[in-house]
Amino acid sequence: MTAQKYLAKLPNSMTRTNTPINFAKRARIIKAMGHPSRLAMLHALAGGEMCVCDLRELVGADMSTVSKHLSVMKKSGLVDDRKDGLRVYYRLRVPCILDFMSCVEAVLNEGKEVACCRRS
Amino acid sequence: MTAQKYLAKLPNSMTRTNTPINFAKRARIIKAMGHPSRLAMLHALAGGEMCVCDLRELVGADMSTVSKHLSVMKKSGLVDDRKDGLRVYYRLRVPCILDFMSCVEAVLNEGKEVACCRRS
DNA sequence: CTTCTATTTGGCGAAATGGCCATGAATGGC
DNA sequence: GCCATTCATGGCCATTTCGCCAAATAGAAG
Repeated sequence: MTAQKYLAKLPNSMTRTNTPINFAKRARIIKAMGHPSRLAMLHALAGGEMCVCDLRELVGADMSTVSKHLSVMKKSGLVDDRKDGLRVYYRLRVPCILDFMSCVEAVLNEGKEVACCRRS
Repeated sequence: MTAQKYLAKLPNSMTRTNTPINFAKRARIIKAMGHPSRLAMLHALAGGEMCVCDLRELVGADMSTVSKHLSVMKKSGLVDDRKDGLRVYYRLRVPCILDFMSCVEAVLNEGKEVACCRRS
């Protein structure tokens, strides 16, 4: 199938005014997940909100480094924060992003999926 | 909850010999998805394998650029290729990665999920 | 008000990434 | 054999990312 034929087959919801999905916005979100420290923090946040200091010792990096990572994830919409006294607590904004991990593991395990995918 | 307490609560399957999940390998895969052109190609490949030339006109970039993008995705395990005559056909290796997109859209739509997530 | 403590921000250098061009390799047609 | 086509690779340059340090901000505690 050629690219044109493929695009022609897409439903209208996929092609808003001939701009076939906003891949740039999606990529920005996914890119914000694509870093070992950020991934570890997202994973930890699945258990509930954590302050920057806890996340800092989780990844073992400089506080400023962690703060910048969190800033990237906040700007992309992955996490949200809340200030309480001196501390800032971060939490997952859309927890379903972690459901993706079993599929990522499947990529690592050469296609053997675990329990996440609708396609056989 | 402190980071130590969090890690202590993780099941053994999550912490292979005190190395709590290989976030680096996971990040590599996710990073390979975090680019508009690569995302568009993955989306297109959901409809079946495509040759580089088709993917090239899909993203409208130089052939060498597309080839390098595909190389990144192949090295990370996202896609696989097959040579047939002059052409090289790429295909998704683990299609479930695309199930993730409805959740990514949820991040864009400020938390309003579509139909992908197990958590309410 | 001063002094902690937690976090963010700016800046810097090193490294990685992205995109184009030119080149090289492999295949098919003549 | 020669030439065209498809794709991959290496080089180059601009941009981005990453991690640390230092400085700035903000709240708590004295």
